[in-house]
Amino acid sequence: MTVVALFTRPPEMPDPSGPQSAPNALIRKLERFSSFSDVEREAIGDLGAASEWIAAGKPIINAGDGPVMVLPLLEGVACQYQDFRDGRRQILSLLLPGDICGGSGEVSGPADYGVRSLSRVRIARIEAARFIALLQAHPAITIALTKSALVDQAVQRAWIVNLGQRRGHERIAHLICELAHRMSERGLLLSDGGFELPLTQQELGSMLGLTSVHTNRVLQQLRAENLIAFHNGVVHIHDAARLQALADFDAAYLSIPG
Amino acid sequence: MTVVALFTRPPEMPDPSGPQSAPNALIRKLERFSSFSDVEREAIGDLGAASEWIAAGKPIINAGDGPVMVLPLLEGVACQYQDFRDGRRQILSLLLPGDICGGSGEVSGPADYGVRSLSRVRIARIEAARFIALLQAHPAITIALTKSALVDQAVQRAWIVNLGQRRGHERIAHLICELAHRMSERGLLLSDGGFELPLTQQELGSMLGLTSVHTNRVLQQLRAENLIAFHNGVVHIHDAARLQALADFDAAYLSIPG
DNA sequence: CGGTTGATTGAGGCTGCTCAAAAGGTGTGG
DNA sequence: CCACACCTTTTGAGCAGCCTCAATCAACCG
Repeated sequence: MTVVALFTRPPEMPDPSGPQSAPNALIRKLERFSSFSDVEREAIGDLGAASEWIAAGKPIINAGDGPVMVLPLLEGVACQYQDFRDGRRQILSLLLPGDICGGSGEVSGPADYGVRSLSRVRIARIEAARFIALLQAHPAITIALTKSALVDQAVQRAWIVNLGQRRGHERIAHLICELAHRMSERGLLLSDGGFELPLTQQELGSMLGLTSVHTNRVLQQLRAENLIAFHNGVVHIHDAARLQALADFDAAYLSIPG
Repeated sequence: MTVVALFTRPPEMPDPSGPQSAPNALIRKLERFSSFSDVEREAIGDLGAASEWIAAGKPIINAGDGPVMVLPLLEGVACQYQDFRDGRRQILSLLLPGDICGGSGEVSGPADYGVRSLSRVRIARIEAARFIALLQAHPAITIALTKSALVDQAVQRAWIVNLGQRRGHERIAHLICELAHRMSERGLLLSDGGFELPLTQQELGSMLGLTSVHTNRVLQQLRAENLIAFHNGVVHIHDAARLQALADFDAAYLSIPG
């Protein structure tokens, strides 16, 4: 897969096959929600024509930014987060290729959150007006985006449940299950079934409301029980059934409700 | 205020002043986001013409329900929640008058959550088609609902942050601050500045990821520090400034971003 | 008055945090 | 190629927040 090479390529090297080479992640994601004509597929693909690469760890949206353009993530991984004055940070969502930075196409107001790249990332930058015109011209795209937004909201709810009701090891297990599904949906699994997750344990902890120290210990325990391994930014699931049972994971919420 | 009487009135008694008496909460909420013509105001008001009262503790939407009608809550308080097989429950959101049950006008798929009344509640039941027609006829209403949905999402994010990063007493403090603001916005404060919160400590705990036992102890502590009192379903804030400081609360996210 | 639900209290224990420091890894400059 | 700085991971010890189990109170209701 072209994805395998994506994160292992040195960040400073330009993409050897050019920005158009990767199948457009936005199309791949939206097609799960609505079927498109060739015209529509092309219209979506055109959005990614003008895209830029951003290095890992760079800001994409800063808290306080005014209304921004529509920013579909085409390659790489980013996160939405909120910082405290005292240094604590809560990661609010993980953005995978095909996701739109800053919620589902938000077109208003100063953001109360930030978005930054976790790996090298390719992002398109679309004028709101152009985006709206696209939606008006192609109802199928509007439908797909609406359904996509509903799934995004279901994911937010699942995070609330995860933080509110589960213990550390269950939280990690649930998050890994969720990501495995989302990665798989978009054809982002490695050939051995694992997937790239370019996070430090510190960052993983701040998605889950856990300390990096505790995250580390729980990961070791899960590894010892032969459930998962997380090493060098790659996750491997060794026993999916047991992992899902531990996490009380049900993938239904990640699919189209209707 | 008419609200004072609302929860203290015996559930089986019909509203003495009739369903049309209360100023329409939906209008009051949406006007915060967009200004309406008289025609629009009337159109929104008409939605509530056919409304029904539901007793406290009754289901409004059940997990698994297919696409439902649009259900604006006109009076009373309800909650959106998700249950575990083992009895744990996470409350996902509190619905106040003017809020729409089941997210922001969702029109699709089997719900992965339930909604139930926490007090006696008045709800309108609107055909999706009629609702959509309303939006198409009145762009100002569409704008208001869109902005409202953005605020709802900001609230969801705030809950994630609350659960992920704050301790028990901070969580409670933050939730109380949020609710005080939302109640105040809609003119639901009692004459003494308090507000009705028809929750058991058990339910409060399952919004905050805390045990009812622990919730109880933290409430007592907050009461002892003269910050808040929560008794008989009524919250009183005794020291708003100190409470907000404790909660690290900033009301900006509850306003219109833009 | 007995039944039921919710609030309160106590004792004891596990989960997860804090503080600290050591161990690995990686990129930089001499 | 090594020394050094920096970041992440790992480990240890001690403690606190929060939970579990259990029982008592208080209020309401038929």
